[in-house]
Amino acid sequence: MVVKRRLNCGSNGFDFPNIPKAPRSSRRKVSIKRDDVESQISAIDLLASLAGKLLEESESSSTSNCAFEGDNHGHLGAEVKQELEDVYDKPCKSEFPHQGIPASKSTSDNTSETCLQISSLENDSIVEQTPVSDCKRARGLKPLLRCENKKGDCDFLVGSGGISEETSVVNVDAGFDQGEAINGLEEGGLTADTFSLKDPSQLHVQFPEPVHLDGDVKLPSGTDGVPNGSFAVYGNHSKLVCRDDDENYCKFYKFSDKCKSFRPLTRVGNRRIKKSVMKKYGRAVPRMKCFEDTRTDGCLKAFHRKRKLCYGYNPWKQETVHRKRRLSDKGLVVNSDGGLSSESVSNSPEKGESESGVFSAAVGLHSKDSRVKFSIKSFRIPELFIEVPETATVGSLKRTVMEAVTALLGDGIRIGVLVQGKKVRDDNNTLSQTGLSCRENLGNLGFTLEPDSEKLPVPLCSENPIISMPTDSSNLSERSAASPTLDSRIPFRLQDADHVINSENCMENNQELVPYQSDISADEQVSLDSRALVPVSALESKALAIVPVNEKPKRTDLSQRRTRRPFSVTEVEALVHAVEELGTGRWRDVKLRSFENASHRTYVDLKDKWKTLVHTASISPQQRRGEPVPQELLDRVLAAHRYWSQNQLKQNGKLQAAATMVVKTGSSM
DNA sequence: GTTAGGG
DNA sequence: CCCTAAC
Repeated sequence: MVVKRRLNCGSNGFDFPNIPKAPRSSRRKVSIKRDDVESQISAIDLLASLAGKLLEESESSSTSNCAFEGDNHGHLGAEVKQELEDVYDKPCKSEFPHQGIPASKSTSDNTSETCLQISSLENDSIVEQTPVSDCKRARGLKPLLRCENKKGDCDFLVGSGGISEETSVVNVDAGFDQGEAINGLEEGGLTADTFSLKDPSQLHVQFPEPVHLDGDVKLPSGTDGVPNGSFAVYGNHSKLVCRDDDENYCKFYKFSDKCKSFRPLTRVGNRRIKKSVMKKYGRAVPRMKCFEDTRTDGCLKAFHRKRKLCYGYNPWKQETVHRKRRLSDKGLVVNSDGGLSSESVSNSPEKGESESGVFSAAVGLHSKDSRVKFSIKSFRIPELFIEVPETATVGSLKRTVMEAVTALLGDGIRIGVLVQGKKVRDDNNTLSQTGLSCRENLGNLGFTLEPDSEKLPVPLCSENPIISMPTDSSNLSERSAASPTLDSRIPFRLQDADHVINSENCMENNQELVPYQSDISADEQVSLDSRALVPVSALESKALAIVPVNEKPKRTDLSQRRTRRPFSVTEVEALVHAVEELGTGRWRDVKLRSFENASHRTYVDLKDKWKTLVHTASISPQQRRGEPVPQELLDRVLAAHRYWSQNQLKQNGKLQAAATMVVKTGSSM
């Protein structure tokens, strides 16, 4: 399944991370680990079973506005319909926090297409953590799945990772087999009697999975996520506390939070994985239009506007500028606009628990022996989007969701650390150096979940499924305009992506947390969207031909910057050596001589790096950032710089002299 | 296409 | 790392 390809690295005295010649933007890696798959499949099973029902339902209902308001199964009646309408009429209502995206009554949607949308992925956990960098390996994130029936615009939410008031209200009506749903719940570690089955518009199922971010990642085995789970509902929010065998405990929270509840879906990193096969009949659904329609609340629009502002942004410089920050009394909430994000707040986890608020990651403070302990309440990853044809089998749906989730989470998540709202770039700094001592206010600490852009799936030309990770549906029109003929089945196969992307495995420092990956992701996702998203117009057509994916969109709003790839010491060494010999004005030669196999290093990159090296060498060591460059190398940089500068001056002087000579001789003649 | 330099 | 002017 996972085809790995390693390119021979380096041939000029040191190893280069060898990158395939594929477009940089598409170099991403997907790694699906078998174990992960196994451990998550049970959760997916439930989803799939639900989806299967959903599919059946949507197929059997052809006329009703809402597939679930009909009486096909004798479940739903006017009452349910009214409830749905209430939801429509009152978006952002507190009783539908989080995933409570009210489905709008999109009149254009009159097809039988069914799609599943993983609206967010959450990981609720308590983290006792030591070095910040150890937080990188977050795993066990759980999908919160949103099933959307195209015909009726009914949303079914299959949530996990957090028991909430809405998740405690489980709808298994509307054609769902209640028993099956309950079975699924039990698989997820919950029993039926912990739920009241009311709300027809949403279905949440929990798959509690203890997650430990302390560097020793645990995944629950199989479906036994919560051996001794207990479930309690408190008025405004619910809590699930469970203990595992190791007496580690985890708590699952979710909080009622009106408009804020949209953030998981609409926030950056709003990644959707879309699977689509040409529908059997009926005109295609204006996919994205549908989504846009379903979110007419101001929150979303504001978000979209905000997102747009970031497109032209240069993360390489002042990454934090365009970031949305919100200070609360509990601390700083940072929404990384670049990607999957989480928020952090509160220096008192216990306090945070009792209050509703927008925070997923809370930071605790323990001052014993200068250790710092963090409690990460949850990470939330915005939606994935999956679209399947009615003819798809449940099994294929399972696989698709599994692939999508695994691809996203398998190795595709990085943790960013924010202090005072600023990304901490240097992984080598200690916490206290970073301002995170036990005496400091840890409320200023935050984490972000960021897609590992280098491992993100690459849209490729293939058959199915289609998986896309759009981040901003407001960009739709632009995308459509940019590539109106883009086929709706611009496809993506995880397997393909695997083998293309995994070639980055020989990247040195691959483990390094690339700062502000989210920045990149913001841009990259945009571009990804441009290729993977389905323009409305394209969907309308019945064209089946696969067209090249890499239609160069306008560089304007679809541009993406390359992933930042800090030069390793080895590379610096090679660069210095080459410049010493060739001088500072022959970057192409430098490239050819020492970086020919490093396809990701252009001669402009080398020139830029030299520029920064010279700068670095001329500042005090305290001011330097990033991976420290040996002073010896910096000395050589300065020496070479000086030498070649003088050389250039001499050259100029000679030229000047020669010129004047010419002038003189010319005038004297 | 390269180089240099500002952003 | 991007962009662009200049060559």
